[in-house]
Amino acid sequence: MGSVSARPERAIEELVEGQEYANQLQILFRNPSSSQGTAHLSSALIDKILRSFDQALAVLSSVESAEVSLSHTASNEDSSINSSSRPPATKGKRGCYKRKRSADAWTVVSATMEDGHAWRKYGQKEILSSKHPRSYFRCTRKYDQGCGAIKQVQRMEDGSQMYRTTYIGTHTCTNHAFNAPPLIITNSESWETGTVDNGDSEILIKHHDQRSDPTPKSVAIRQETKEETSTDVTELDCMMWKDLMGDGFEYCSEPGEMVCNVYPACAEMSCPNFELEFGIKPMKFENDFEFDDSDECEL
DNA sequence: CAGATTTGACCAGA
DNA sequence: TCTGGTCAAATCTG
Ligand SMILES: [Zn+2]
Repeated sequence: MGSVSARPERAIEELVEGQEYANQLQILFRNPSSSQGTAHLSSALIDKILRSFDQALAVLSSVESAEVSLSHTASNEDSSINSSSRPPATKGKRGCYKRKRSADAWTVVSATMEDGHAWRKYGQKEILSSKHPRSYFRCTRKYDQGCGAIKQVQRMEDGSQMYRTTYIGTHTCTNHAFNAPPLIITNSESWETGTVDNGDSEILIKHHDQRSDPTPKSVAIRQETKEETSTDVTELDCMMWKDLMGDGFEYCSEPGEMVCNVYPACAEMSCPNFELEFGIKPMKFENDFEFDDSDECEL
């Protein structure tokens, strides 16, 4: 009891990740459009693929034999181990650390941290470059539905209490689990409600770049039943959590590069490809969209 | 009591 | 080695 049971799903995650890298490598090889750095990227991808296999095998072998524990690697381990409280005797086994893969990452600068998804904080670090700590969140449905979306939030350093949120990965979870939730489409003007019978239909919203140009809505909504690629395309539903903040929305398409565009009212997230896929969920707001600052949110 | 934070330790990559 | 990302035990909260 209490011992960290080896998780075979971890191995599956690793294998899926390796498959993803292999797909990227395949794309890389089949598209000669990549101008430079292809060889280096390929090498990196191969390295990652091999690492994924290695991790998966390690996890699986750990499953097979409860604990082989080769930990002692020729280093004197007896240096007053009981320095601090060590509750469980077998505390060593700390699972493989899986680092984030920086695919599908985009950054949003907003006045609030809420984006309609349920996140679970799993870490916080002080960043040297900045004076505010950075918080790490993970989708609540990571273990329920295997959603691998994470985000990291950090307060912006320039005065205003804006939060820079970097989303990494897309949600594969469905908010209303099973049972075909009715999709409600909303217009930018007023929230129209259109119900789609098919539960497997997804709404794909494309918007051309709308910089400070006050183009009302140049969004083309098209729905298509997902019946195509079922291999690597993760069905995602970024959610349309209608922002109550009308004061503008800034976003940047790449983490690290800030091209702040101010959105009028209707856009909240943006994938780097100008293609957004929204699975809109029914969400309505009461009169007072006033978030209670239950915590000590000073200033 | 179950789920969410907190927080220090652990670990991977540059 | 330093820095940042993740884990997980302890703690908190409803
Ligand atoms: Zn999710």
